[in-house]
Amino acid sequence: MNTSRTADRPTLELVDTGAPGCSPAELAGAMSAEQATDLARTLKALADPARLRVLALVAGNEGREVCVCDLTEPLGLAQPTVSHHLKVLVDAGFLTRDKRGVWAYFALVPGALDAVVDALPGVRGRSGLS
Amino acid sequence: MNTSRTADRPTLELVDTGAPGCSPAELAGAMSAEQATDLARTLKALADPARLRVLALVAGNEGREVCVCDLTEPLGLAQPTVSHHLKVLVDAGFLTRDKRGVWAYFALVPGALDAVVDALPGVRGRSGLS
DNA sequence: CTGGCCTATCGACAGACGTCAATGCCGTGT
DNA sequence: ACACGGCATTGACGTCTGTCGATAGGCCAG
Repeated sequence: MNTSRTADRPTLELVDTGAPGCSPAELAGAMSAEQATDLARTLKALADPARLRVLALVAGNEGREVCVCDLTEPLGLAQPTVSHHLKVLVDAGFLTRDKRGVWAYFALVPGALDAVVDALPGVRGRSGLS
Repeated sequence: MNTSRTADRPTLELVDTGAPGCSPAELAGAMSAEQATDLARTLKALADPARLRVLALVAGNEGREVCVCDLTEPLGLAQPTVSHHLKVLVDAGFLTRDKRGVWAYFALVPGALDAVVDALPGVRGRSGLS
C-alpha cells in the first residue's frame, strides 16, 4: 500500500493547503499524467547523443539541407541507424523530411525546440510568461 | 562499411565547405561526442513522466520543500520508485536533497533547467545571447 | 531501551531502446 | 533495359530503464 505518513511533519504546518498534517493529496504545481507522458515522449526523442548531434548538424547548416549520407560519417553510425534516428526526430516534430528524387533532405522545424522548452516545469524567462 | 555516396548530389553544390561532392567530412554545427553524451544524459533524467511530475510538484511548492511521502500519492508510485526518481534528479543536478531528521526535503536547483535549455542546439532567445 | 515510522538500497523482472546486417524500394545514369 | 546507388524497413541482439517487493539504516516518541 501507500506508506501514507501517519505522523505529521514537525515543520511548516502553517502553509498547509487546507488539510491537517502535511500536504494531503494535492500539491500546487500538479502536472497531468497525459501532459507529463507527452512531454516525456518528446524529451526522449532528444535524449540521445546521436540525435542531439543530428540536430546540431542540421541546425548548423540551416540554409543548406542535409541528407542521410552527410550524417553517417560525422556520427560514425551505420546508415540504418541514422535513418532510424532521423525517423524519431521527424516523428517527434523536430525535423522535416523532404525527399527529392533519391535523396532525402532534412531541415529543422523552427519553433519545435522552443515549444519543448516552454513546456518544461519551472523554466521562466521565455515567451509565454507575463 | 560506410555507404559513402559516390554520386555527387545534383543540388546546392555551390555552398560546399571546400571539397567536391557534397559536404565531405565536416558540417558546420558539429557537436562533440562528449558534449552530446553529457547533454543526452541530462535530458534522459528529464525524459520520464514521473520525474517531470516530480519537478512540477516541487516547482509549484517552491517556498515549501517537499518530502518523499508527499510525492508517492500524487504520482501513484511506490516509495522505492519515487526515491529512485528523486535520486536520478538529484544526481542530474535538478534537485537538492536536505535530510532533516527522518524526513528528506527536496528543492529545485535554480538555474539547472535553464542551463539545459541553453545547451540545446538551435534554441535561441535566451540568456546568453544578445 | 524498544517500537514505529521515513527513507535508501538491493534483487528481480518486464519492457523499451540503440545498434547493425540483410533486404527491398525506387530514382538516376549508362 | 539494365545496373547502380541512396534510403527505408525488417529482424535480431545486447543493454539500459522503470517498477516493485523485501530489506536495511536512522531518527524520534514513549
